Amino acid sequence: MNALAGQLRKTSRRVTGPRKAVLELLRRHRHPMTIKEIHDSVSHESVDLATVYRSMHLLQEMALVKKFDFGDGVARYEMTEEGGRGHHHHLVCRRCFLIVEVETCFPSELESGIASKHGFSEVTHTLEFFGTCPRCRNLPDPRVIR
Amino acid sequence: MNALAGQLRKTSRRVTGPRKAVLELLRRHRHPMTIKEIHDSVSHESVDLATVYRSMHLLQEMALVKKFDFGDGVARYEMTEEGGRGHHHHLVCRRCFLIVEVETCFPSELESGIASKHGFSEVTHTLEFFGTCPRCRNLPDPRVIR
DNA sequence: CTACTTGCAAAGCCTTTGCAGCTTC
DNA sequence: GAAGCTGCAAAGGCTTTGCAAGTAG
Repeated sequence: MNALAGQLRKTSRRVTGPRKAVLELLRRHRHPMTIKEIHDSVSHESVDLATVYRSMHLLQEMALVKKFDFGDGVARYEMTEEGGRGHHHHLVCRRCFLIVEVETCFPSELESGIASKHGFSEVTHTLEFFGTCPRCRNLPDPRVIR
Repeated sequence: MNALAGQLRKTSRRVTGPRKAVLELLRRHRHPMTIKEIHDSVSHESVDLATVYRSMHLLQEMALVKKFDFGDGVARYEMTEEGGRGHHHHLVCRRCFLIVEVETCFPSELESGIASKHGFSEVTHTLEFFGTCPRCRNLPDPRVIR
């Protein structure tokens, strides 16, 4: 939380209830969360939905939080390395969106090679795995149901 | 295009003008395209926007096309291996969304290891690189402008 | 002929924005 | 105090859907 305060002050922004609440929540809940989930979870502090959106943008800009898109049209956010989480990736079930954390990572030397080859700087990567989880595999084919 | 016709018939769906047009376009344009770009490009055939959306869903379901999200809230589509493109990834400029193709890929043995470890099947991955392209690096800092 | 598709227009959904009032520093 | 926030409500932008007319097989 000190990191939050420090970084906020550096850019002359305020440490407020909503911002602390969101970051605190993400620190506890160690999986990517949707805005809706975040909003519901901090609702006991009655934070407005718009404020959650604004907070996420800010935290993302401060690199304390990272945004994901798992293909269902809903953004998900998770704490970053700077925010305290180790670098990792996800294995996502295409059907039920169960999310499993994966430690295996893309070789960094390959990444820097790619960056320099194309003259890009500040290169990072997004690596997500998609598949069918054990539970959904045993479910009837959705095509049949329809 | 034969692949399209064949696969469509298998599921008792029709080979129509819009579907052929979209797939043909994606075959020519070898980069991820937004729905808007696709729609504009096939507009000389006066295809409705809704039809483009429906076609993309269908083509995606048939695995001829793959959907991407580069973080700007707009879906992009590109032909898949089945559709004729080799497996590859992208290096995307965070500022101007310039997209460069990258051949380097995540080691497949690592992928299968991840899949079996968690009991997932049909596992694929999404690997995208984000950075600042040479041209944008020389632009003034957007934070300052604002 | 029948089942599937398309256009058109209307809705849905997630996300952003304007503004007045309220807080943090 | 002044510069930043927040809540509320309205607007935006992308995507989906209902339905009648059109079309592929």
